Amino acid sequence: MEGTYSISELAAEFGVTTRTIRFYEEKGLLDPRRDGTRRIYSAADRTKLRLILRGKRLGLSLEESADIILMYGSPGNNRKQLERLIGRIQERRRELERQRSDLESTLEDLGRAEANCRQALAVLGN
Amino acid sequence: MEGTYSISELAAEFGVTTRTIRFYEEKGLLDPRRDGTRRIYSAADRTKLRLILRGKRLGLSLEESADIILMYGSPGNNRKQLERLIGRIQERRRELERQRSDLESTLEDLGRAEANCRQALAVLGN
DNA sequence: ATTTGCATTTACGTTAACGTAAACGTTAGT
DNA sequence: ACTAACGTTTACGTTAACGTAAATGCAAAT
Repeated sequence: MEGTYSISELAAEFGVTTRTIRFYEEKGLLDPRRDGTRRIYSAADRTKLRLILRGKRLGLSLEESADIILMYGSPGNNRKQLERLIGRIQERRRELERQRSDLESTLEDLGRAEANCRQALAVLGN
Repeated sequence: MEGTYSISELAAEFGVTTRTIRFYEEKGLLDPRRDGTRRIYSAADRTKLRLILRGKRLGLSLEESADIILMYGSPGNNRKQLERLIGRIQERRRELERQRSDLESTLEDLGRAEANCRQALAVLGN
């Protein structure tokens, strides 16, 4: 069908196993509709999966990813809730910004390490 | 002593437990000298610990961190080895750069989410 | 009819990164 | 001498994120 995917299509596309995708569902991160017993994933489901895997590459736990994905979607309606949500978003951003700073440092360190290597190579006579 | 630390000093400074620090040693990431039975950490040990924890915030495994830390230190002497090391450094950098890109995307998403929230708040009448 | 290919559920196994507890040693203070 | 504050080793427990296997179903192709 148009804009729908089987579990193995998604697994192939994102380089994960079907077990992984079912596991995410078990944890409440996905909730595809069914055709009888088979899972059918929508474009929105696919996007969620992409976000989950992105979070994973960032070292987030599934729970954290679930949390963040929730923030994207539901603005909620209550003022109190909205303010709390903004607070949590800002907190997450601060953590991610720290992570970015860690990342930059590490990249610099690796750059220096590589330079040292090249230097050593040069000493050995190109 | 000057520039040396006890295990609990380091634990307090970095906000981890002594168990954690001993665990890192058990895994070969640290190797403090001893005063009898007690561990004494040098400035270099402390730096290593800082790098390990930085790696952790980036979502690296201890093994990956150990790997990277090794890259920082020993240029090695053999040409073949140097070239392989440069290759591995570049690979790590590529992964980190992908991570950075993931991070930027996530920060943008969170920024939009926050904007949506503020918008919703505004609609509710400041 | 049966093989092939994909799907399903259920359930036990595995690894990393520690937590937690037990039993003990050493040194400084009272 | 006793307690307190630190350290030690050994060992079993825990959680997250899946892997792996078993038993089964359904649907199209041979």
